[in-house]
Amino acid sequence: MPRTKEFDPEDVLEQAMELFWEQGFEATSAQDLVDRTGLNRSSLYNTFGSKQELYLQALDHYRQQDADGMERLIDQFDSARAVIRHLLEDAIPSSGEEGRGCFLANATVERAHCDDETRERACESLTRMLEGFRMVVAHGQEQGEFSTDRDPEAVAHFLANTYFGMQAMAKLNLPSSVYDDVVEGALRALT
Amino acid sequence: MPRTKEFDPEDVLEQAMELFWEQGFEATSAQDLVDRTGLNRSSLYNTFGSKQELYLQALDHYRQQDADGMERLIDQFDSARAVIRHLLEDAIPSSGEEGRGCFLANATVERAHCDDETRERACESLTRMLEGFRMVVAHGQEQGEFSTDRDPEAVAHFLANTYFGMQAMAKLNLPSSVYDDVVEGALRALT
DNA sequence: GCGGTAAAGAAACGAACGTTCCAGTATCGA
DNA sequence: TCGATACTGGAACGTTCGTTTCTTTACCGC
Repeated sequence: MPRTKEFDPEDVLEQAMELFWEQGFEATSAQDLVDRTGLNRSSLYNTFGSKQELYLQALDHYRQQDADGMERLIDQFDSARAVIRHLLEDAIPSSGEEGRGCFLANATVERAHCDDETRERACESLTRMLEGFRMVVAHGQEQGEFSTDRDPEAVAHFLANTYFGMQAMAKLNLPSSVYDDVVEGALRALT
Repeated sequence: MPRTKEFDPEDVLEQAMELFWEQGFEATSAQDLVDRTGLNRSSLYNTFGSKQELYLQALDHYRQQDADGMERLIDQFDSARAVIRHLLEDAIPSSGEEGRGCFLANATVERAHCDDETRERACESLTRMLEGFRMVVAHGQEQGEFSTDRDPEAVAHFLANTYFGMQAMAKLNLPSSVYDDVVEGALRALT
């Protein structure tokens, strides 16, 4: 029987994800991945196939975490307004970290137009995010928190757009008050 | 006296800008630029110095056009609300073109975190955009179009964020009704 | 038309790219 | 303990990267 792996593929995927997240696909070389993960080139290629496949797996890894985070946040509901506030505030870059935005948003901007596999994943995640927003908005309307004269799906489109915008703005290291203004502005559109 | 240039540097800059716009900095090679512009490598490097410098000049070229466009749009004012609607609708990808978004937004997401010169330019353009939005919002408040209980600068932050979000969403080839929903949502935050 | 100047053209630079290959090594059922 | 297996380590693949260098060509004041 074979020799046993000396690494945990899940750990490696996590490290690769962070590197692609920080640098993007094109700017990350195989050597960078070797250096960061500590794996040998052979092990990397045996395990993940190619740079492109590793990237997609890293992206899927991120999407999984991301979706889990959203679901958890929705579940600990107190009011629909509070949920949406928290979902958007999640996009505010914490003061310590440099602005790397959200991996999925980065991937969308860098690769969705030239790589079908990335675009499909981005669309799928967007659809999921829209569904989450739509549910929360509909719930808020039923509870009388929001006015009922707008289609929840349309509002979801608007909120997802706000989220994407914040991910782009996060790159510019703006004072956090700017993001607060954005969240306030978005919430105002719900009343 | 010297031989005369066989090309118009302005034309070449325009072509280089379109290529960087479509593909990004990292994914665009010197060979790509040679192929697209028709210039020889020597001429490219003699004229623009390096790939990085050419990129920055292309970005400046874009920023110039972009700022001009915004100024022109603001000048042909009929109402503040209409101006903001038009500014945001400018970000809706026209049905024919594939979603390349806005060059400045692309540059921000790809390079602002790792290239100071790009980030400075992105910040400067953002500042200019914010100033434009702020003026229009203040004007709209004075005219009674918008409620006066919000700081025009905070609203400008929100509107710029909406704009950036649309540029990211543009990559996903969504039905144009999605962008309409976004514009409607944003305008609603102004009342 | 001659000479100085800068453009164009083309080849080549070393370095880095993504990927492959192979010898060496550790594992575990038999 | 042996043999089959598959992971590791590292060199090497051919290609492409951004950039430089050098020769040739065209221009224009004199």
